[in-house]
Amino acid sequence: MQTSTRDRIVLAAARLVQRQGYVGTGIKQIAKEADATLGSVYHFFPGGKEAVAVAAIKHGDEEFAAILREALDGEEDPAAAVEGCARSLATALRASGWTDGCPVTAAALETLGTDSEIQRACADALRGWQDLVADRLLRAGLARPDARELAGTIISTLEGAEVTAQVTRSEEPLLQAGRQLARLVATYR
Amino acid sequence: MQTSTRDRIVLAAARLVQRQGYVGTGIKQIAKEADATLGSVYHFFPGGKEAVAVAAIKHGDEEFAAILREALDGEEDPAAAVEGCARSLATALRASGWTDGCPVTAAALETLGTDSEIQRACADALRGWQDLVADRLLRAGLARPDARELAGTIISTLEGAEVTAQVTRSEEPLLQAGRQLARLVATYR
DNA sequence: CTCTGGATAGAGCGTTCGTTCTAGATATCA
DNA sequence: TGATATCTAGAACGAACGCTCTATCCAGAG
Repeated sequence: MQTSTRDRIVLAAARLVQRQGYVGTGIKQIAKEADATLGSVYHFFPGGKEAVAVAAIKHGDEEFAAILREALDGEEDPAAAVEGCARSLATALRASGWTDGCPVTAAALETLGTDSEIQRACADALRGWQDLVADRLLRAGLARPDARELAGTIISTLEGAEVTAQVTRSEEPLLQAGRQLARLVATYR
Repeated sequence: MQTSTRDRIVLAAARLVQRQGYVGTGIKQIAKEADATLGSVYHFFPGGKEAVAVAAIKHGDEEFAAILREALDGEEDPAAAVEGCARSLATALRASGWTDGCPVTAAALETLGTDSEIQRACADALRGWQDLVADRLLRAGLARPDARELAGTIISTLEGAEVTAQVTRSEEPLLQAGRQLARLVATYR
């Protein structure tokens, strides 16, 4: 077998949660989409639906981080690098038919009150992405406090622009945000 | 009766959808929270759950717009006005125990594939808020294309920062975003 | 070969979902 | 008063939910 059953479950869950949210995704739907049975899902994830979702979110986290890393390292100038992130996200979003946005936003919002493991995974993802950007800005010579604050805003903006792009079914919000972020970064030299 | 049954239903639905999303909110829960019965809900909203949600989102839209309007008109300088928006949102978010964020994000993400009325209501809300900010920037003397692009980014950033603030249970992301947006706006004079 | 434990398979549990439906309460006007 | 429309009330339905449970399959160890 090329991909293990467990991996197929995580992959399918990641895609579904990303598109329909945590509550909107059924565990039977995950099983069907992964070409697995309910028994297999509960075998690999005795924690049930929440455990599957946590694994799915961590997978999405890593995927998103990979996109960011590649874009951030692809440009010499930090402003251009940030704009490249927005462009990468826009391209990926369009390619998916506007469905595969940020892998954590939906799940995070649905589980706000509940201090579940899902919340933690989402918070970890956000912090990790922010660190990625902050490191890049540090390497570009920004002061540490500036880098941290700017990185936080960059991630928030990308996050928000992604949602806007999904709702309006256009990559323009992301491209706009990229241009404005580049302009903002440029003010720090 | 002080508030009509219909209004209580819309209010309760708005709060619940804002906190738990569209899928995560049951129509019976809405009825209970609004001190109404299922019969009343279906009497006022023959369109069922979706119709209730649309009304709830439009209500949240107006509420959010009011916050923006007040903050935007509260400052002389446009940069300070935008930063004021972020501060207002931060205060309101903290006051709600980090639960009452943007009234459309969750619902919008959950209904992405479906070309439902909900999607349209969310898109309308986003566009309306963007227009509010763009008008304010125009009044401050910005060129029309600049105002539009900047306004889009501002709304996206506030949106994303709000989510980040909710997940991290801190107003810092919103305050950071406010400062950075002010800096960005200031580059346009 | 048998034995064993991980993996697969899905019927069925109790619950909740959105919706429908009928019946009763309340108000308005002839 | 009686007639009519509006609103309230909640039982009941089929479908789907997350999860439990037993049964079967099958590769590798002895």
